[in-house]
Amino acid sequence: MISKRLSELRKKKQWSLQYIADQLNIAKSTYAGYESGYRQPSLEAVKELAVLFGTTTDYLLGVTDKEQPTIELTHLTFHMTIDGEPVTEDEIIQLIAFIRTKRELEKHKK
Amino acid sequence: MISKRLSELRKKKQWSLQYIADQLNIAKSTYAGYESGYRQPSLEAVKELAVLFGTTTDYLLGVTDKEQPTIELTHLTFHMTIDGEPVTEDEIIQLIAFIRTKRELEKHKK
DNA sequence: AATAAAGGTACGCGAATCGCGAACAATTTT
DNA sequence: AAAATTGTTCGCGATTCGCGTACCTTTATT
Repeated sequence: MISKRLSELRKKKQWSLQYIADQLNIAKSTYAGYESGYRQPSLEAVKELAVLFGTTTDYLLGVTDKEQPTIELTHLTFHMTIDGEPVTEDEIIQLIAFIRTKRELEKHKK
Repeated sequence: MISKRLSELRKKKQWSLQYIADQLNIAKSTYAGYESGYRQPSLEAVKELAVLFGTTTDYLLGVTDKEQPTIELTHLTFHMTIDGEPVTEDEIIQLIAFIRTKRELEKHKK
């Protein structure tokens, strides 16, 4: 599973084996082994690959099929930052109102 | 890192080593090795452990340190919805501007 | 077109580490 | 206090890791 995911992601980004190997400081053949299924990456490598590809280890490992987590803002079940500064709950409520209003206006425009 | 997480989660749930070993069909000593750091679980085992504990592999592996993930909005590395409707990239840019402006105003109030 | 450079694939080798069983200590249950 | 359960550690054989190397294919340069 992880080999398939790695292969797909790398091709989508149009990265070479060598580039990824350099990023993780491993041999090209080592990374190639991950994609071919000939080898399994270490847990540390899995972590680094998830960060490099901008995805989650859950996706790489096949726990989930979603490359990027989808978050429903109104559920408030996570922490968020902008410019490194935590977004307060009040601010999130304002954000939601902002978007709702904007959408409402868009609707009437048509 | 994973050893710490496994140990914490198991104790919180008050499960025995044997119980988890049985669930994953591995030897007690094998799982014990995961917690002590003497061994590293296979990728498959990590997946199963995440499901068993009702958490994510990202949490087990320490990609995310908080139970609730923190997301930096300006990185645009995830999908977001409000009222089930996808928030577009443009909207996110507007949200960021909105909060930045609001913060700027707050600053001058003092 | 010929050559060089870069990208991709396959495999042998030594080293690292896996999973298991066993032995034993610590704790809980009866 | 004896028995049962739980937790810890370690040696062993087997697996598999990561690297280097060799080789083929594709792309870039002249």
